[in-house]
Amino acid sequence: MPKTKKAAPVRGPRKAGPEATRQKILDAAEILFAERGFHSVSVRDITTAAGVDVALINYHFGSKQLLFETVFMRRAELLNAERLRRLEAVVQRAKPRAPKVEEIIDAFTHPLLDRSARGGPGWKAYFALIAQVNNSTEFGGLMMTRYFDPVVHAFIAALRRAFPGCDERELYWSYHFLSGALTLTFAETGRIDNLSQGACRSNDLDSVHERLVPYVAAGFRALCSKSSATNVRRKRRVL
Amino acid sequence: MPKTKKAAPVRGPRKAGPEATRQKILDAAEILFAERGFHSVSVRDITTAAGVDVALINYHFGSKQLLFETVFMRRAELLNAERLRRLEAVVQRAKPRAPKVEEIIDAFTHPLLDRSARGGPGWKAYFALIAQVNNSTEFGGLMMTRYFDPVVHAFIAALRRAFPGCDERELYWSYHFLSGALTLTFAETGRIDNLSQGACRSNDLDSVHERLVPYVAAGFRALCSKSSATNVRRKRRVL
DNA sequence: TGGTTAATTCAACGGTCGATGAAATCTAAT
DNA sequence: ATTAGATTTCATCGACCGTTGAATTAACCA
Repeated sequence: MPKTKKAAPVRGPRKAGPEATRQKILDAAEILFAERGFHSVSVRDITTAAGVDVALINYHFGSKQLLFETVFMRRAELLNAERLRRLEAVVQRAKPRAPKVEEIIDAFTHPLLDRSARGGPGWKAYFALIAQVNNSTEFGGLMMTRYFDPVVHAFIAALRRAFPGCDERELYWSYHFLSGALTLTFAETGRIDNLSQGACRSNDLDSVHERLVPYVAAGFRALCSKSSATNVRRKRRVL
Repeated sequence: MPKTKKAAPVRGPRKAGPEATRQKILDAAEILFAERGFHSVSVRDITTAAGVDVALINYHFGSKQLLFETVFMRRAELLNAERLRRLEAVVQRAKPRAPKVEEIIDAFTHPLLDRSARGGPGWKAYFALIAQVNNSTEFGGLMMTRYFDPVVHAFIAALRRAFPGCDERELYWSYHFLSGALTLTFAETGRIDNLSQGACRSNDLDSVHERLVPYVAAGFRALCSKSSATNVRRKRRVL
């Protein structure tokens, strides 16, 4: 780990500097972790791709595991800021009424899908990584909770206003289904391309978003609208 | 690899036999792969858990990778048979009318969620493994396609009858969202437990199923009903 | 310019990885 | 009982793993 004595002097025109090294490592790690997962990428794979010495991962990040968490955190903070801002804007703009469900969902999903589509390969790899972590038994619960909980709570709070009197469980399960649909989209596995014989393309995220929002909105309404009466009827019908 | 000379004699009451060894390895591998992923489980981890010699994985399965695929295939065949049977029954029972969307979805999801809930730890681990594979960039497209395509095509075909004249892409994307919601459920990461502060439990799969069916059915209807008119309006509204 | 410290390089550590060849054991049919 | 083949055990292979201490280079300050 580097000594952090005098918070980044860097005044003269450096050749590259330690910050550039850090970023090169993070960029390479991000792509490799996304492509092949945490355990099947070696620190030598990363440093070779980044064009730096192997020892620099442990010097700058402490360990491979801590590098992984740094990769995860780097873009999470940018995302959280924008998503919270958008959610807040949607809620404020609608006052004193509750916001439209579609607008809430859009504020939650658009910052992600837009960056995955147009933010460059770093963002694309980052979201593929999220897709893996979200569905992983070993990392899923902990890391997603640590870095994304504030946004999700704000999202649920906005929906709570849109569905007054709705049972909390309906809101959380509805979010759960959205989370699954969204993160599978990030993975871009190409499966839908094969299935549809080319009619759908995994990397056409605009088409996905255009459909995800009304799909999920309809799901939320089915579970969360006038909950008591609907739920009684529903429980009779299924199974 | 074992020589397959005379397809399983096994008449007398054997001590254990090679088939028992194979099953012990598969059972141990299934659980470990589900818990920690393919790359972070060593063949020694598996053989130790199974109580057999390390060399037996390569003898019976050829390699670690082929063992992984065997684990994947073993239960897939059982599942596919029942799901195809259920889908066929739903379609036949409704004739000459189209089946109800909820019934089609139930035929697709119930065999999975029911086994994950009540099939024992082997089935639970298996579905957690599916959750990882489905969202993995390296395995996702290929393995899911290889083992589950027939069922998905039958599922889409049934839905095509329920939504006559619907654009194919709407059907496939709707399936995509269902796939994401369903597989995240299998992972049982505990994230929803944390988020909801205990109001929802990841392992309460009956509650999930009870909600997944109407949620997804509403999503399908939003995208696939009287598609042309609805879609024109939808594309204006979003983004 | 000399001294201090951060950043980088290099070589190597002990450990574990997946896989395999040879020997030993067991099973089944003669 | 003998024999042939299937199964299991054992020891070990070379390769790669994450990490680290020591040596080297570069940047800053007095």
